[in-house]
Amino acid sequence: MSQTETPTPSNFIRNFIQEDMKSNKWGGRVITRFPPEPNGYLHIGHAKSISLNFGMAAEFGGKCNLRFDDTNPLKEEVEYVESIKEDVKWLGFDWENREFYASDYFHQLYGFAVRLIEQGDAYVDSLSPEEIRKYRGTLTEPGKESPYRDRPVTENLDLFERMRAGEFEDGAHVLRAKIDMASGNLNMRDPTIYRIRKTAHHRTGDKWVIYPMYDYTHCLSDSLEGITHSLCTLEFEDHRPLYDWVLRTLEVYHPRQIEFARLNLSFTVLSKRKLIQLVEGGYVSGWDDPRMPTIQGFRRRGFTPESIRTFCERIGVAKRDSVVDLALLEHCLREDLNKRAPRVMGVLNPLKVVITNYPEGESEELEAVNNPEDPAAGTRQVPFSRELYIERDDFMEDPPKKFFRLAPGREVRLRYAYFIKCEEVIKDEDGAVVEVRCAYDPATRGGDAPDGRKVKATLHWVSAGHAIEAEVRLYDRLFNHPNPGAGKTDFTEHVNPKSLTVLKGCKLEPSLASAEPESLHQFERLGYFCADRRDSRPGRPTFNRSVTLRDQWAKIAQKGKK
RNA sequence: UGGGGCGUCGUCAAGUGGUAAGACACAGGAUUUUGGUUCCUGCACUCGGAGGUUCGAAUCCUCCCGCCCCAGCCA
Repeated sequence: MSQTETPTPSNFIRNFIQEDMKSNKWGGRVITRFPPEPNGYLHIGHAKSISLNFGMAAEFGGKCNLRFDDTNPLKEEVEYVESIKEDVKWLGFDWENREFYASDYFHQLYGFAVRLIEQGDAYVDSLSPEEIRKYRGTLTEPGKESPYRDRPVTENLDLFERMRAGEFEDGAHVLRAKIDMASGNLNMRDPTIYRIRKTAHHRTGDKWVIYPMYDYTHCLSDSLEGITHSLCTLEFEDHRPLYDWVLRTLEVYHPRQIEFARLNLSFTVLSKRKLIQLVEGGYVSGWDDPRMPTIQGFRRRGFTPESIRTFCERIGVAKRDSVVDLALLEHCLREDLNKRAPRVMGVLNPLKVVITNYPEGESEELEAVNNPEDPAAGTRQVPFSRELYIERDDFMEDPPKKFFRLAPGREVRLRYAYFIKCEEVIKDEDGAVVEVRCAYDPATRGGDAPDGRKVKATLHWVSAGHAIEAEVRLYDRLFNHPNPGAGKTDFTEHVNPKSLTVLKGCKLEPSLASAEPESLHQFERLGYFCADRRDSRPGRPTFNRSVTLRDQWAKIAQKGKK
């Protein structure tokens, strides 16, 4: 679209694929896959992987499969597969008809296992889990071979068949690859590839009581699907020798596994375990709480798919552990919303203003621009009358030097309306300002003075008699530490107690009465707000603040405090 | 004397022997009926450190230092 797009940096994975294309390693094909386990909700870290996998495929004219890695019936549920599909779709990616499940390959996987046994490359072990752990050795000492390691092929075949038939209880036997108990790589010390689990699977039901392990399943699933580049995170680097061993030993089609660093974001956590803790510990209202770094959370907060995709492109892909600044994500949202979000006026903390020289009982309509960045968005009419609300923060009785909003004796502009000058301040018995009385200049209708005089500030406002009331939720970062849980602290101690502020009597311009759930607006001078997809109702909207506008004044005021 | 990986600006990140891209952040300035947007300007004589090879090194070699991952019948 725009010619001034930020060029996306290249990365080592793209370079690898380009080399492979040049050498025609895969016959010009690029097939990737996004392989979530359906045991939880997707978060922004998954978005990086999704964007990488679908992005690389698209860039090279290839395809990306959606494959559920569902080999552990104890943890997986259909609820999760549904939410994952919804999220990937919402992010804007299309797997067309290539929706696969590792469980669809159970039969073939079983066949391959039989082959490994026949070749003498796998054996049924009858050691207990604890014994297997002891035999495995330690990081610095080699393991010991199981006494069952040299069972004859026929016995292995018989036992494995009986495992499948359900003759044994959970844990009685496992199938292990026969590799090298002395390997420095623990994954190669005769890894378990099948275990007995008499548990119903969300897709295969009671058909199977033995389930293949990840290392064995993943490489073969990739192979079966004709994947060219199997992109995964760094912690699987140690597993690559096993990935390669299985495919090489079985002499089947052999994709290339490439590992990249997972995403870390400042001021939040992205591990499934910690996310669960936030939900179950009641720190947030659920997986889709707008403060959560889940796709569902970002969506409810008002982040757009486009902004998340742009973010994923800009952070790049590399192998080094890193923590991306949350500010970049916020920047991507502002950049996107600045172009598309219609502007409206809403007063969050109302202060009443009475225009003393404006006739009582009368009102008029003023024309307001919907989006200065997009002329096609047109204009709308906003009602104006004698009693208005302005933001409390926009008035100071005794303003500091750099404050150029409303103050006693000072003149400012009400956006799209008139210049007003503060003439009187009304206080309650405690000395709190409850009302400001101003005079308006009828000649400045629309916001310009015919005599050319200038004002230093333009304020947003809402006509008191026409305003609709709304609940507005102000969200701030969930943690008050850039690296929650740093050092010895428990990460929950870094939860920001002020991450949510609920404002009840907010006054919004009437056009917002019909705001659609999930619609995005810029409340001028405040930020971008999203009508909550769960709680917002016509005539009674509820808005979530997605992100504030950049705010020079806030910085100046902050400096003044220090 | 286990194995695997990684160290380039405050934060990400290009760079693959020819003399340090870009983005965010930050700091100035211009424009502005959003202290928004936009637009200029500044921001690594230096690439974890020390040696070496070379006319020339972030890129090659050697040694050292630091950080991350691995001992699930989880993925």
